[in-house]
Amino acid sequence: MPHNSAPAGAPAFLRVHRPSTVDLIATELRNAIYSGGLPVGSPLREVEISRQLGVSRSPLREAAQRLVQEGLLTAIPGQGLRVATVSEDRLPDLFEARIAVETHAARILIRHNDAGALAKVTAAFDHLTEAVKGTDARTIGDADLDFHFALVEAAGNTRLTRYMSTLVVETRLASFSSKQGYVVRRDVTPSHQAIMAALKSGNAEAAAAAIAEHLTEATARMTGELAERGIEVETVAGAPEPGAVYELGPIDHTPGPTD
Amino acid sequence: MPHNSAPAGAPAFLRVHRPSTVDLIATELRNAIYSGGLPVGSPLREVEISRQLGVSRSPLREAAQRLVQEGLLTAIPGQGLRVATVSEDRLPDLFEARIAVETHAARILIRHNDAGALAKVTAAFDHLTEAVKGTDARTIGDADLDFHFALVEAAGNTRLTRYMSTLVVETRLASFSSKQGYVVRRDVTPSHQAIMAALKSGNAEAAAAAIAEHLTEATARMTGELAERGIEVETVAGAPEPGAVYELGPIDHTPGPTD
DNA sequence: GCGTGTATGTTTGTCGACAATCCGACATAA
DNA sequence: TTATGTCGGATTGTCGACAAACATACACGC
Repeated sequence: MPHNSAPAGAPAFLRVHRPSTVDLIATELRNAIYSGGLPVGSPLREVEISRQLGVSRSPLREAAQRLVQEGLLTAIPGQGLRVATVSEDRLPDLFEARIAVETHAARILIRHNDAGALAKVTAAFDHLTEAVKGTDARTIGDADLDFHFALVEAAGNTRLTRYMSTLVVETRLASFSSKQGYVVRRDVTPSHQAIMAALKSGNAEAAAAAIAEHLTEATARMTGELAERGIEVETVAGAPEPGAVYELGPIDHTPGPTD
Repeated sequence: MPHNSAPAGAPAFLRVHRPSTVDLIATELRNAIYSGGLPVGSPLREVEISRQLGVSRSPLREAAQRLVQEGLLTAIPGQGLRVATVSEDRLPDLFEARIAVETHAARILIRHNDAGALAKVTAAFDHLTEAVKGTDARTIGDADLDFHFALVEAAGNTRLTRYMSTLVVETRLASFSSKQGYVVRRDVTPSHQAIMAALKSGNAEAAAAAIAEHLTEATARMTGELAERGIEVETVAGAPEPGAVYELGPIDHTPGPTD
């Protein structure tokens, strides 16, 4: 990729950023939750997981506290940590937060009028339309969440992006927690098309309205209100059955040679 | 206070919630940062602070990781943890996130049309109008942030409330990080009056606009753009000088008799 | 049979200690 | 004088171990 041309007067070097062991473990845990490797509600066996990651319990526990702060893990004193469950009655809370973040991200995106940023959203949208042609619910679900995340990321706000990265995992947790199993609509595109159209036309209010409607409808559908209204859904083996082996890749936290 | 009448069919007992040691330490650290007991940019001496809290380094480090996730602490490998600094160029990012959270909270609040919730916001507003009569900048600043937090809390969304509790501390950090020192406007009320009026009238868009304008103006002021435009400010000794003794109350994490 | 009480195994929560790393001061050389 | 190299002190990052608490299963009594 081409080097970014640094603006004149800017420092020649950016501050080096070396991820710590806790960083690596935290992302590993997030990925495990997102992928279902750590099933919803399952306890976090510290000795077992720390051995899988090739680290001690201390950095694992420190990393886990980050997910506790995010709400992805719940801690009960004396009982340890469990993967959070997003029950049906808490779905409105989750999606209302998504509406807050995503609608404002859309407003920012339109205000900035950055063609490059919008292009990335368009790319995610194209990827989604491609995914819905298939039948794999997981692929569709991933593309759906990727699109929504790309939208927020395009706004360029670090905090909203951080919020959204958590909300994405929480949404996935909600799908896993659902009694219906992991289901997705096959006609996800129409709502998204409305969002994209509003984004491209630069109509902030229309975009916000489309996003709010889309997410409100998603809430209603997941709470089962629209379960019998003939919306075509595709189920897939979502969360692995309890007792499955959690595969967590080993973490490399050795300093190692830099050359 | 009167007992809440539980709805019929609801479980008679709520799940008991016992705060863990890490919880206590985390809130203690947050308070220390908010109050300035831990100055901006100061390193977090683990042995020193853990002894002040009466705990070992392990639970302290775990609690600190929660603040890292919040962005209140920054971690540099091999260099430990430092209290985050919110430099001027990052102020727009912070306040844009506040706009996202607070405007949507206002929309929710108006949509719910809950008189009791609105009353709490009004109480916080009254407390603010009372505080601006005095000359203590810290008191005014506290009341200001309390009002904004009360607004979000009144919306009843757990996630937005959690976001806001962090944003409040980050805003305080920004004030501490400011080269101007800790300053507040003395005429904070007019903007807030506009917000309150819109909230009471039930005009969601007007409330959102008032909040956005208020926060945008606050951003401009803190970045120094309005420094010379004659806005009356009051300074106060904000952050304690470096080298001050961080007073952190000891934490009680002993199980203790339950009777 | 149902409920209570007890015992056991496992897991968590906390601690102290070790090694690696980093910062600062000092000395040295160009 | 400026820059480089070296040394020492201090702090972090990680580990293993201990004690307390919890969950499960089983036995006992009503």
